[in-house]
Amino acid sequence: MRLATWNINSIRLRIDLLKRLTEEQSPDVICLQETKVVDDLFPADAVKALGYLHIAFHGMKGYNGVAILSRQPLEAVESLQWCGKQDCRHLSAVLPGDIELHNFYVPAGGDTPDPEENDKFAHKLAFLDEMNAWFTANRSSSRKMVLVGDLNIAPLESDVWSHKQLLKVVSHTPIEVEKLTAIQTQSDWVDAVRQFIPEPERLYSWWSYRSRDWTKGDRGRRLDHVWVSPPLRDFLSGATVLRDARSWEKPSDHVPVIVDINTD
DNA sequence: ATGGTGGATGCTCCA
Repeated sequence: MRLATWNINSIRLRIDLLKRLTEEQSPDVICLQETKVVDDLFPADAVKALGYLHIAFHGMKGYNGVAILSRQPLEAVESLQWCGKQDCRHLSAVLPGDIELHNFYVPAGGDTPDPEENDKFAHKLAFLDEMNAWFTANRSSSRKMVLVGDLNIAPLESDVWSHKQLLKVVSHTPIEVEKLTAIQTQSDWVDAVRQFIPEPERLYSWWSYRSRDWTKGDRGRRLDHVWVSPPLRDFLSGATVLRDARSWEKPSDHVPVIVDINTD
């Protein structure tokens, strides 16, 4: 099974880029974030025409929004609420092979890395704490689980272009990294991508729009992740970060992250 | 220290 996760930054604007992803990489399952469309206007027919007949989506007007596109049936589709908000940041489903998939769009957290001053950063930290509590309560060591999404945190030093210069920049501050790592360790998640592209190789999935030339200085961050539970670890067979997608016409600021898992 | 760009929306928010 080939699984992709991608912050597409508007599915309606980039439906042709989604088509390109499917043609070039042929994923079986695609998890999207920032679809930026209410459910009534989700381009379901266009997605089905690409071969993804089983679709789950949970969106709102203007912001956020997540979707799971699958060639195979999805079961037990569910969207959980986080921090008491209805803001469309999570969607889960069970894939063939009894694999429980969770797709997340973690709050970006605003500009100021101080929860006292910045409500968005406080929201991000609370969201991470809730994720930790939820998985601690709902995991089981034998369950095949996959967690993907735009987690809006680059946890490792080699996940950013400059560890030192980003220590006070939201996405790489110690408190965020600590909370994300706590989720990972307390619920036994395996970073699927780093199994194949280990530290200290630099690896990014996002480059800001706020630069004339995103390749200049290669100032990226790895904000998009694929984690698996221990029962799937030995079945991982590859991982790719589709860096080239940042050069596609009218690109998202994030590129797809792809993981292959042997299932039979 | 600042502003840089892009998307959805509608006289501005979010990333």
